[in-house]
Amino acid sequence: MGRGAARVGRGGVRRGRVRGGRLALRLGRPLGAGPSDRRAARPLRASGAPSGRRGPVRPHEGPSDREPDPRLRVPDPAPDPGRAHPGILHVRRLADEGPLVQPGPRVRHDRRAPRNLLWPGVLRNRGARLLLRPDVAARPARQHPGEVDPRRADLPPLRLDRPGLRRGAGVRPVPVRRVRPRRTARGRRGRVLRVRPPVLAGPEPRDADHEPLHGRLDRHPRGDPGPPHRRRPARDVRVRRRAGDGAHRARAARRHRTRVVAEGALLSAAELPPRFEPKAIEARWQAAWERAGIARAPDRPERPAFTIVLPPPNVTGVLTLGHILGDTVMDVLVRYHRMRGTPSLWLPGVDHAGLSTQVEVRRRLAKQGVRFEELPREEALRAIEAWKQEHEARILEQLRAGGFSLDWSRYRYTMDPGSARATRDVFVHLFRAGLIYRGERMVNWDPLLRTAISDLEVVHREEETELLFVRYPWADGSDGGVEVATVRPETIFGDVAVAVHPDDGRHRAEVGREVVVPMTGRRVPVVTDSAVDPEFGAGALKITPRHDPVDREIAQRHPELAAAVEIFDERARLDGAWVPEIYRGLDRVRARTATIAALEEEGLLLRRAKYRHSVARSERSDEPIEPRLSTQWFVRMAPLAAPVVAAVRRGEVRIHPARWETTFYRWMESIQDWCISRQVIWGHPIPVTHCRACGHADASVEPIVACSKCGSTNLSADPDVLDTWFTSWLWPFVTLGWPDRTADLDHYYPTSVLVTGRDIMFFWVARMLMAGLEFTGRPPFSDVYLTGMLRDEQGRRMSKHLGNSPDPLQVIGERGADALRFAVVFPNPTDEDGPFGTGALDGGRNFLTKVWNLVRFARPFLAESDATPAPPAPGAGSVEVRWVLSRYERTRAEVDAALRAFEPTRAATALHTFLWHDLADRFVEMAKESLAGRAGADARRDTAGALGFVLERSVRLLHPFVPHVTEELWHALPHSGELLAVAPWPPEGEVPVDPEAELEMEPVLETIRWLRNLRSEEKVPAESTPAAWVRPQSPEVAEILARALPTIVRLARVERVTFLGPAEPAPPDAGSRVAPFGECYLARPVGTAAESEALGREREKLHGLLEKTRARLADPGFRARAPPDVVREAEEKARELEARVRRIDDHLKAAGSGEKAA
RNA sequence: GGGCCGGUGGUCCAGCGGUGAAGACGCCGCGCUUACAACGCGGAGGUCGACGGUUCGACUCCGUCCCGGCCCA
Repeated sequence: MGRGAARVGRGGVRRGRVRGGRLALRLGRPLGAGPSDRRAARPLRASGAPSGRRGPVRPHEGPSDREPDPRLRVPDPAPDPGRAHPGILHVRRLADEGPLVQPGPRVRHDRRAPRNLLWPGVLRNRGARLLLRPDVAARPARQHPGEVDPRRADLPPLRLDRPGLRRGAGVRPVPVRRVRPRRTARGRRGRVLRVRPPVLAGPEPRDADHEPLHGRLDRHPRGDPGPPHRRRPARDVRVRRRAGDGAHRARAARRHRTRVVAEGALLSAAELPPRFEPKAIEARWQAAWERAGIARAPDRPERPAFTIVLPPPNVTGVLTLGHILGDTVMDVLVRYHRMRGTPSLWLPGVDHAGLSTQVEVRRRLAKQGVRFEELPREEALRAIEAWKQEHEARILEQLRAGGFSLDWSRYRYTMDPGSARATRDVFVHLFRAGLIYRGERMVNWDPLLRTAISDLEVVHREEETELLFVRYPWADGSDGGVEVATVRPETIFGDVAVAVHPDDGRHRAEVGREVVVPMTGRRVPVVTDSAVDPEFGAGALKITPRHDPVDREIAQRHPELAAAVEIFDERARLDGAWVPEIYRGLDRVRARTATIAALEEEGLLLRRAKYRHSVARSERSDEPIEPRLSTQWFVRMAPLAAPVVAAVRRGEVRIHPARWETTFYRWMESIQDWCISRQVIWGHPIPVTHCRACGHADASVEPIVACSKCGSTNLSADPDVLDTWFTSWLWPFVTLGWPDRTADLDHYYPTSVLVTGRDIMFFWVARMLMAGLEFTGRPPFSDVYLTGMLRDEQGRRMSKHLGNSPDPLQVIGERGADALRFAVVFPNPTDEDGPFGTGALDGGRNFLTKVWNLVRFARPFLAESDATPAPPAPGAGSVEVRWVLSRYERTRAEVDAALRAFEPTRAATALHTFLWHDLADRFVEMAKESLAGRAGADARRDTAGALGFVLERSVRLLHPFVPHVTEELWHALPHSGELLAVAPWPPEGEVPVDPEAELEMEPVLETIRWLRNLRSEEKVPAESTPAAWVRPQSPEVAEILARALPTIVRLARVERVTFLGPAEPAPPDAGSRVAPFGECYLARPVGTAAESEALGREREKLHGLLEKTRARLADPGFRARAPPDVVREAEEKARELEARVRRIDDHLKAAGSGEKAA
């Protein structure tokens, strides 16, 4: 079907992409490894639509927790004599019908429920702690130090003969659908069963899950006590199977939770649910903060302020988890500074996102069969406005749900009147300063949206296309021709020449001759240009100046060439004088097919090859960019960029992480002028008036009525609108009132830090710096914090395209805002790309549950008080008290340092480690004895005091990260103040760092660890408490261990610990380990064979180390050159290792002989 | 083509001249205990990408290479 003028020829040429005179493209390199052709090739089809798959977080499956179990019934209120309270409904599970577990492989009992159950039908609470009426002042009476242990004194004895409960008969399998898909996917554990705890069948449950811990809501601003309490929902209990475990089963049944309270009653704090329910807490505290106006920054702050402007999300879309990451970082910083007493402003707003919004609306209309381009302007704008309203509402909902403390009273929009005025002023200013110009340039043209876009809105992607080798026949009719390689045969119509490299010997004879452009009959010369890559193909390039920037440059160097004619219209359909009639109107895809066919028919298509190269596409429409010569408005960047680079170099603006500075400089120094005009309707108009009489263009803040040059009144407004970023780059000061000199501008500008993703560093950060310096004379912020990108669990970037970015609202609904917030800052650094998924979310939630339970544990021991817990006296209390205070102080310092250095992850990690491992795992475990009063009243007071102090402070430190839970917990702890959100930040040095205590804790913790290790190695049954012996390595260690003996005995679960002198013989029938501080022995369970595997392993390891250390010491260079203390350390280490190895050998010998004897 | 970043137990990551290489998830064993099974206790698992160099000493500094990612053209 090809019909173009056919000529014959030979020779293959191909255009290479050429940059800066360098020859870039080479044939013969592996596909995909090559540099790219700048010409956009039309792909077969636009890339795939979003898959619509939801992210990894799935909605809760399985039966609802709330359905009353029909097998349960509520007996008459028959209070347990002496302890129950009027108002408490007692629920009794019908034992035979209760949740059961069927024996089978690997049943494992869930102890969670049993643990908390005291009795079917009896609440765990003592009556004194229950609040019976909501109107009663909420704080329950508290135990005072010295009184009977609240936990022990009045619990009922277990009575197994209780009606409704038979020993061993409580648990039966209730197979249910999988509740937690991820976890239960581990098939090897066998079937997961769900045991349903009893459910209140009485008063209908309402929707909130439990009452605030604290009983003080009446003192809140407005005193809204929140929803009255209702029962805990039944929990899912996973039961893993394990054969022959009837005792456990019975216990499980016995202890089943029956936490039921009559309607209207409040749960006391002691009755905190073992897991917190984020939903109720979060909504309540968000409301409280809003009422209290915590985020409202003062109009006239008296001190220098801390300011962040929220990078305005596009009203186009919704927030993604990526936004949540940045927002969390910002909220952490703002809350931190607010608590430190700095007037703090976090200013919210949204961006009209001109182009992308229009794309979305266009897409939506297309689905309804409406062509956006055909709509009257007014209607199109209305459609966009409607879209904006919808999405704005959604975004605001998301921001609120996250608990972000934004000052909504200062909410702004890039299309509000203030922004419009500022945009206009800025344009006029730059126009007058000669920094804005209009000119015909090669721009990135989006044929779908029919607008120019800036370089930054173009994305390059490697794509597979076809490279065609086309013969351009000689014009004189002789055989052969020039072989040209191209990926864009459809642009042949626009060719004005064929170019070869001047030094390319193969083509020397061809230069100056004429060839015929296939399909057109036009004759064009063969010219030379050094921009041609001689190594690509046969080294000849077709020159299409209107459709390739490189070609245009070459053409400009050859004035003798014919002026090129446009061959595409604005939708990139073939058109124009050089295009033969039959091709006109074809879009690029069809044009390519047609031209290939034509070339083939004419015998000019020599070869086709698969070819991978980078294709430029419009970021918004995904349409391949058509380089196109057109008249646009530009901003000169170099004069604006120079001061920015200087400011960064001077350190006036710091970039975190600092390594991005290099990238920043590189980009700023090779910056291109910015094309700011867009041929769309959604945006700020370009404030330029054109004179129809003389063509003069002028910009003015005031309306222009007559041409300033010729006086004509025949004027027209510029039809284009401005790039969205032309408004966004003013954001940090426009939001504060600029161009007016407002109080906000005075107090809150320049802002403190800008937190945003790296992806818009050039788009936005760099341009804001330029605008700030140009229009306000100051950098708009002193620090830039660039966050990383969240990836999904497969390491893919989260994108709408992949459908792997869950909706934050959904995640918040499932796991809670706090869990989400913690998950984005921990454990992976916020300034690196990191994986994010259910794993991280679980981690966040688990941590919060841990903290929750810490408070839950501590509450009964804490004094009733309206005062902030005072720092314990320095040096008072047991080792563990001094130790935990010391660890607290170190943690506090670390958190401070990290937050000041913009390292939220480091701060979160410090808190995580301290709260979980130091406080919960170690201190609380050690403290239980003193708290129970068994170490005397003083110890109890000191320990409880330290616990209260540390917990209250820690909750404060944690607040910026997870504001809702901490607010809730804070009110459950002794504290002073109305809201944690405005409580002061814990000051430095309230308690000392105590290295001595830290040192002393070491052997204690180690001894416990080694004894536990022995337990495990020697397979000591869990319930038995064998005798233990310790041979301390020195009298000092002995003294330390002696002081901590009860703790060691308890935590290592041994019967007693006997100290052995250096020469005393080892106890018989005991497993042994040789620890750094001494030797540990543990009586073996009867019948266990002597087992020294672990000991042998230990010996190997230590021996290896010893050899290494000896070798080092043997090196004369080491002794001569290493610092003396390093040498001394090595010597000590060698001695210690030697001793230990020797002891192990003794033990092994003893064990060996013992075995022989046995 | 230019530039940047990274390569550490199964996974994700910390450490950035003297370590017995930290932690989290996962895995294995055991589940006693006055909060927490979304948990506790114990355990296994690493030639710190490869090769050279500098150094008394290298996961750490330098060079080359390999692999992955990103940005720019």
